[in-house]
Amino acid sequence: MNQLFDRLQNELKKKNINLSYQRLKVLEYLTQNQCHPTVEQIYTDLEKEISTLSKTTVYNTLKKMVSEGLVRIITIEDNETRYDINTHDHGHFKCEICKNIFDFDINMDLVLTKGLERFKILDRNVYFKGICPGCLSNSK
Amino acid sequence: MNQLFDRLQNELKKKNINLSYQRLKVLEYLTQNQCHPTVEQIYTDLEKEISTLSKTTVYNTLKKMVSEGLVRIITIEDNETRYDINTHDHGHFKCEICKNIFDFDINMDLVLTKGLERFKILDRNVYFKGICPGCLSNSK
DNA sequence: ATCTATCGTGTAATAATTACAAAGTTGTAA
DNA sequence: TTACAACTTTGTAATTATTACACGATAGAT
Ligand SMILES: [Mn+2]
Ligand SMILES: [Mn+2]
Ligand SMILES: [Zn+2]
Ligand SMILES: [Zn+2]
Repeated sequence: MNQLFDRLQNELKKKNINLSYQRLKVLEYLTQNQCHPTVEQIYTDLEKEISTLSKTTVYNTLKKMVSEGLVRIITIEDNETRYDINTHDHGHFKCEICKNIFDFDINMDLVLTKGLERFKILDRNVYFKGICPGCLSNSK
Repeated sequence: MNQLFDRLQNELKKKNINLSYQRLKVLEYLTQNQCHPTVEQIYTDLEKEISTLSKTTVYNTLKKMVSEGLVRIITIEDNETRYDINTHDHGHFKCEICKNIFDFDINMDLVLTKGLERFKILDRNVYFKGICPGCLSNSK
């Protein structure tokens, strides 16, 4: 509600979108919870603070921010849509035990692909699944 | 209903799963339609031939085949689960104009990742979005 | 033929997402 | 300040995808 606000305000003003209280709160939540939350998580947590918040508003806000490129959708499981405020190219790793999702660096330019020479690539996604170090050591 | 049947029959026998008519038909469909169909597509098409087919059976069959590793789930959009009988490592490209999904070769071992040294990777997924050559030339 | 485990089907229940309309806000021009 | 248009939020209803469940059908083993 200061630096973040100003930064978002700025970025949105350029796109002629105004930063309402609800929108700010959703974006603030995503900034503070970079665990790739679902709509449900965002809504449930924010609703404690903003008792009048509607889940539809969360959907609306996220849809708008995704279409404006401020937020990215992460679909790893087919039954849960997650959101990431970090829109830089990076990979995701989902631990099948603890279900946590980890970020990792990846150089997409080095991803060698055959057969895509004539395609125009606009968006790249990489995700892995497996077991995280924590769960690996627990299982020993 | 011969070579395919025998091959699937074999593969499933090892896992103690029997190849019912419905299961055969779903697998046959996936083999002949490697366009990564949704449950809806599979059901709608097969239902013409097998009028008693239940959508639940399609779900059941796919779930079983996925858990046995004969079929792979492709989640590119958050609102549509697609299925692929090609379980070899390969990437997917979804054209945002015609919505078609294309396969492409990718050498996952060459995907350089930083920060995953201590993770056990069990499954790798790569998908891109953009515009396919056909739609690119149409738009000129 | 009988038994048992597995399979397929239909219906009902859940859950996620979207559509829509009403009410509230904001910015701005007169 | 007022007036107005554009944009937002909210709540409810509708849609859609998926799962749960129970019961009848089937296939293989004895
Ligand atoms: Mn991330
Ligand atoms: Mn494929
Ligand atoms: Zn873990
Ligand atoms: Zn296309």
